[in-house]
Amino acid sequence: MAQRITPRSKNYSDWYVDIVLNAKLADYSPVKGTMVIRPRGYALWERMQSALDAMFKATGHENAYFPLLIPESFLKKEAEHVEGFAPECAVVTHGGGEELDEPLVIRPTSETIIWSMYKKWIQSYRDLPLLINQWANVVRWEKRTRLFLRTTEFLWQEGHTAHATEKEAREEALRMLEVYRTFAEEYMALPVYTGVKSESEKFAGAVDTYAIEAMMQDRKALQAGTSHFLGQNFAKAFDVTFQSQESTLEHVWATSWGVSTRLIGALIMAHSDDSGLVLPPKLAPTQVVVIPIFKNDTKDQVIEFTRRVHASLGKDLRTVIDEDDKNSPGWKFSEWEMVGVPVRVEIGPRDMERGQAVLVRRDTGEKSTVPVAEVAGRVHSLLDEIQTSLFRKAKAFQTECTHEVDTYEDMKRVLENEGGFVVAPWDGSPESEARVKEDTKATIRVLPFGNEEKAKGKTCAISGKPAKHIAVFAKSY
RNA sequence: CGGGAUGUAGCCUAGUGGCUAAGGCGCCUGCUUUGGGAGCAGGAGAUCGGAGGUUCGAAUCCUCUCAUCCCGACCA
Repeated sequence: MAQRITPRSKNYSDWYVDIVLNAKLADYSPVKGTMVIRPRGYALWERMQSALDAMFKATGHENAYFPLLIPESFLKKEAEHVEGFAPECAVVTHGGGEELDEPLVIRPTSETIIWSMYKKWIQSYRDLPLLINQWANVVRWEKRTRLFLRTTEFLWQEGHTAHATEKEAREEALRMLEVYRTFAEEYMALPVYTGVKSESEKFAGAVDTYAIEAMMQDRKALQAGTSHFLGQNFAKAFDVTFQSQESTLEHVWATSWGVSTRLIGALIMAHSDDSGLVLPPKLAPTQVVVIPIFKNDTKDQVIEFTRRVHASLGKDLRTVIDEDDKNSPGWKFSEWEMVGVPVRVEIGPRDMERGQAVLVRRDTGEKSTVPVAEVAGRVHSLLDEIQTSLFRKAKAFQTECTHEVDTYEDMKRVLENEGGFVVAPWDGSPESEARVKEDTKATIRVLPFGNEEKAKGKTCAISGKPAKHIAVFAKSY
């Protein structure tokens, strides 16, 4: 048998690419840095979309759609924003066979075009808050790409909200960060650290960037979602004002927040193994596969029996039955493991005689034999167990990968040898932050909420000066 | 954009100047099979990434070019 997936222990990058290609989640497309999301990958995205979209709606947001093309001049209106994004913008210079008067930028993000519209839509405090989300594609010209994790074009959602007060906008940014944390933990079974980004890591144009950071199996961190408090930066750049209840003219306060198809990469790298994908049941496009095992003389009876068991699972689960008679059962087992279906139900002639079925967990490989009458109930509880168990396992790994250190020697040693998150006192200076990056390639992933209190009386692990923060460092994607 | 590597059938690989480019996987047809990636027989599928050059003769040597992957600098 040919090994189709490079073991993680041999080469983690190859393993990741093998999983994506062999599980048919995506494929390389002709333009460098772009990829095709194949049906199995897109189905995962659809699962994520529907869960997130419901959460956005539940917090009062509405969906809309803004255009792909943005006048170049819009981007230049916010100084930091243009500085941050100009190098990675794709620009359209020709259209209709003629050179355009003004080049058009393909959106790397939509703040500018959205705020140009918000100027038209907002006059009074009665128009606020304005809570809009869009599901869209964006383009950022990346030099180094990786399937799902970093591609030139990707899919995401971007929420853009406008508020009357700073307090309300900050609350919104934190509320959406919490939505992302909940989604990551409850749906993706992925524990995350939350907090605020350092000055050098924050979004171009934001006052504060909040993020969720997850740990991958190779002990590198991955930013899985961001939420920005934009202050009045864009309101001022686009002159968006409203008349308050007290009749004063004020600039609007803003947030934006997003997660992308990168989450699919996070999901793969968090849970999968050398046999293929491992998916949390809540997001798995197919939750249960039923495989009849038959010989020629028993084929009809076994299939008939298997169909009844399959039907007994009910309509609330996403299930398939694999009746193909060309491939052997062993082949099917491997194939469905590759795809990451959480529970497999095997039914052969012996099971039929005894009125039972064999259930197999994808995450642990554990097999159990269950009377057919109990299959539906047992499958439901197994799916719950798998969801919980994946999270627990990932949580234990996150804990194991988190090291608190006080000295620079320890910091370098841990980052070099063990990887993972390093939690250390930091003086808050860009110099110390830069030194760590220079020496270890690690960056500050997040400054946890409330870290300033804990930093009191401590000294910076890098400079030895009084610490202002307790920072979480890691090498990252 | 620097450093490294690789381009031969859908995929993986052999072939380092000489006959009609070889094998495995996959694919198609038929039969036989089916409890962890089955077996037999037959079959289709390649102008060897592209262009130019050297040579009686090039997948193989030279020049240029394109693409992809890996490692760095930049980023969700």
